[in-house]
Amino acid sequence: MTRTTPKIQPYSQECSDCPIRHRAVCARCEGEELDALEQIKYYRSFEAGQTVVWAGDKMDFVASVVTGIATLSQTMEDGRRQMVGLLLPSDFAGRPGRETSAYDVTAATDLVMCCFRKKPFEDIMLRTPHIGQRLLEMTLDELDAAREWMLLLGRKTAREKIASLICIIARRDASLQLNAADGALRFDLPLTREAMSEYLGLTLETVSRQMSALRKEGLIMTEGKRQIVIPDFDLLLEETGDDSDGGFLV
Amino acid sequence: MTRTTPKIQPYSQECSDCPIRHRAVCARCEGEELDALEQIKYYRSFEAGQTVVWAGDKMDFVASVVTGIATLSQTMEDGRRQMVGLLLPSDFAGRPGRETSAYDVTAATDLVMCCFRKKPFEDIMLRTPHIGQRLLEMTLDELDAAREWMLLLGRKTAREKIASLICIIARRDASLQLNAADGALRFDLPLTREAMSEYLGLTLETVSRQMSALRKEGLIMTEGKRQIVIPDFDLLLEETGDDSDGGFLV
DNA sequence: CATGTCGTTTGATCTGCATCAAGGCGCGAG
DNA sequence: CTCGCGCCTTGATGCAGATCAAACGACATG
Repeated sequence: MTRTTPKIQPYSQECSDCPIRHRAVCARCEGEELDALEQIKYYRSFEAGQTVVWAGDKMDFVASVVTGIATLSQTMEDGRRQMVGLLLPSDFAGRPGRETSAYDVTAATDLVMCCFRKKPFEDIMLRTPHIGQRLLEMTLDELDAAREWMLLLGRKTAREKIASLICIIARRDASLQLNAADGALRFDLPLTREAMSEYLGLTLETVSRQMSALRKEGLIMTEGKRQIVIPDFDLLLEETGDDSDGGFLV
Repeated sequence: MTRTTPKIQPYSQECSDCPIRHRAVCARCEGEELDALEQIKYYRSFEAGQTVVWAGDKMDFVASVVTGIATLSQTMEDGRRQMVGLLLPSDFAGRPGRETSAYDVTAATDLVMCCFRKKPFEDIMLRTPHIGQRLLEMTLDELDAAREWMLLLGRKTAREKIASLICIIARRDASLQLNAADGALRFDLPLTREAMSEYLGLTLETVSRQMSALRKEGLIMTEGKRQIVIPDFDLLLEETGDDSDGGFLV
């Protein structure tokens, strides 16, 4: 199956056989239901840095990330910002039953979203209980991720935060990507130092310093702009402060 | 309607007319559905400090807080702890479809929970879509609260954190409680300094110092053990760093 | 009444990260 | 080629909150 840059193609053609679809809100939809979703969906593309919606603005759709990365952030009056959500392909954005967005939604990289008009989506949800069930599952997963994130923000050191972030992205991303032969893990971390600092509750200088430290110690290597290589994943894991086993859900 | 200490009484008798019921997972249940829930429910009481379940332990029920306060916490190997959930009356605990608890669940005060055996609860959920819908709503609310909490953990100063916590409890709690004539807000903050520090990602010494500071400045007053009086709520709100309007959901 | 325990307060000192500041590197445009 | 811009790195310094330490008040127990 050849993949083309998504424009206005059926969701099913786009993702039906790929891992993304199996994690998305429509994971268990088939036949008629999928057709109904087709009717109300449309794609939107954004360039890295563009804002999808501002906190407080009207948001008349819900959406699912097809390619790229989106972030949810909150801003305080004086400009302090905290990222509160990181959406990778298959992740869901928007809240049924709410008019406006509670967060700034921003494209961290070039981004394609598959949007569903909200009102009809809600109607389909009511008719099709398993969409609601799937959404509940996804929301519970997100809540677990948020709680893991709270531990990171409240109790981890800068070094542990950086190591954790790299591991989190590696786990989510690398599963869809290539896995080098020598056991090293190669993937790209498509976040600026500033985005990382907003994720971690640090300043960008601290992020830069800690990245340099991990690099000097050989725990990570960087190639070119944002390619990261982890020679030994378990070694990096030990720097996260997490339990060696279990740990992250999602 | 006289209230008695809950022992083994029907959920409906216990809460049908009180604000708790209207926020709980069974908010929209009636007749048969409520009867079905009656069949599978039982109360459990805990003393302040007791553990309801440990992270990783089997948890074969879901539950809703009737009276008292429960907390969800995560612990790192070296003992650092972060609270990730604070459950007040009507709040829901437990995840359908998961065998074990992901968090330590602890009684912060004397606590009564209304438990539903998990398997039958899941069955009822499948038969009764609006329970799932209600649970989705509640989970989305919790996710919003978690994200507000992340902003607090990542970006607020110790002083702002304390002020925020007091306002959060006051809003949730005071709505069920008395409201003094002179515009002052009186309620009890039934958390130890240690519990507060676990909530806020601080040490208990810092919590104590900041509480003293707010007291000296007259922003709060304390009466006896844990009674708190807020002479001017708006004044305290300004110390939270939040937008003056909107702000907390839930 | 002395003794112990638990939660809390307060003081003295230390330190990890923020803040302020200056360059460096890659890249596209003129 | 040079200039400017976006992003990143590194250095010097300061401070908020952690850590270590002591003692207090309330309350229970022998």
